[in-house]
Amino acid sequence: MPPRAHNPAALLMQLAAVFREHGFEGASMARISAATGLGKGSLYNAFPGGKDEMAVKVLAMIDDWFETEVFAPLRTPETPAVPAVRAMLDACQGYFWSGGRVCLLGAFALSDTRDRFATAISGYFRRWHDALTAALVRLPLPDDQAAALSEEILSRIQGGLVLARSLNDPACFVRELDRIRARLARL
Amino acid sequence: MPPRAHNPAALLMQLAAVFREHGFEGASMARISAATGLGKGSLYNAFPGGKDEMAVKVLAMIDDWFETEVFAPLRTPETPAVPAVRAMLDACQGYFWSGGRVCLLGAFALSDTRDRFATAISGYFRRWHDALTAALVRLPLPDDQAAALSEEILSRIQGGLVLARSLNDPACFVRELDRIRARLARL
DNA sequence: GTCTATACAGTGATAGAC
DNA sequence: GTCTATCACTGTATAGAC
Repeated sequence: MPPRAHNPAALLMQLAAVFREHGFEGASMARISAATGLGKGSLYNAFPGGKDEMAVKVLAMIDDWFETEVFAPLRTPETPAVPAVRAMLDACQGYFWSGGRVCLLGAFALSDTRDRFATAISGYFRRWHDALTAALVRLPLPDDQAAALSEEILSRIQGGLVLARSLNDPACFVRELDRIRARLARL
Repeated sequence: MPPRAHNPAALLMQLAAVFREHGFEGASMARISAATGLGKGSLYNAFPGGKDEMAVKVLAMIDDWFETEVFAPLRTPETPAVPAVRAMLDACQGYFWSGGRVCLLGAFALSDTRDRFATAISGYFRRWHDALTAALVRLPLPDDQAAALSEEILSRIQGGLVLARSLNDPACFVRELDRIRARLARL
């Protein structure tokens, strides 16, 4: 029922929404068709590989967004560490709708869909972890401590999203982000 | 192909394994039949409510285990706070197979299965949070700080599991638990 | 209780008209 | 490009024999 999106980027956004809402297996072609306003024929014309190709392209779009908006800034040597990490947290708060939205990569990771998209999922989190570690090294912090803190922060972000969904309380996620911010301020 | 389990508890354990491995939607009756060695007829005889009833009973079994092994000890006023929380972390490390196993409640929470089992999921995490908060209050810690730290620890546990699955590196989860233990020692 | 056979809706995917 | 019709298949669930 939403207006049909002729441009590919908007179409991918709609697909991402369906995958986030229903998961990979739950996102049937019928639901996708209804959500995009496109018939199955049109969908298979746009994505000859079917659902798999849709998911791959959606994950790639998300990855691209984080790469340019989150990872790259973290790696920029000119940006001081603390503002860089704070910008990352702000970006996450915005992207995940203050806890009202799930991380599709994380959700896929917990399902049996993981194996199918294993490289996309692990690559996303590995590059996030590396970029965040690089920023923390500029605090300065020893390599091992930076890597450990980076892992902790990623865990807390993902866990905050899990908890927010579980308790049906998005504010959970924002509180966790705030605690990370406070922790950062104490470093 | 595993030997068929005549006793209900063992059957539920097998069902839990299938749900953990494939998710709710991915756990088809065919797979469940193969994993338990029971025909569909037998399964519907044991669970007239079908898959829904299976999942409800599995979630209840998991909830029971945590209630007696984790939540109740945390609430016991006689147990000092730090040993109580350490015992909880050890229990989690064992239960989740050092990161090789997923939290079924958390996995369901991130999928569209959440709505169907919302009360079971939110109840589980709420009681976990309350019990952990109760333990932290005995540190002693002010109520609000205890609640915040409790929320943080739960986030880190769940996030550690997500990260471990995402990176295909179970050690991720153990490292996060170790960091929580270190944090606890500094309190 | 356990099985086999079956009903029937829904799945992903394809073909072909327009 | 978009649609409709249709494919073969799998999904859950049920019925009934043993």
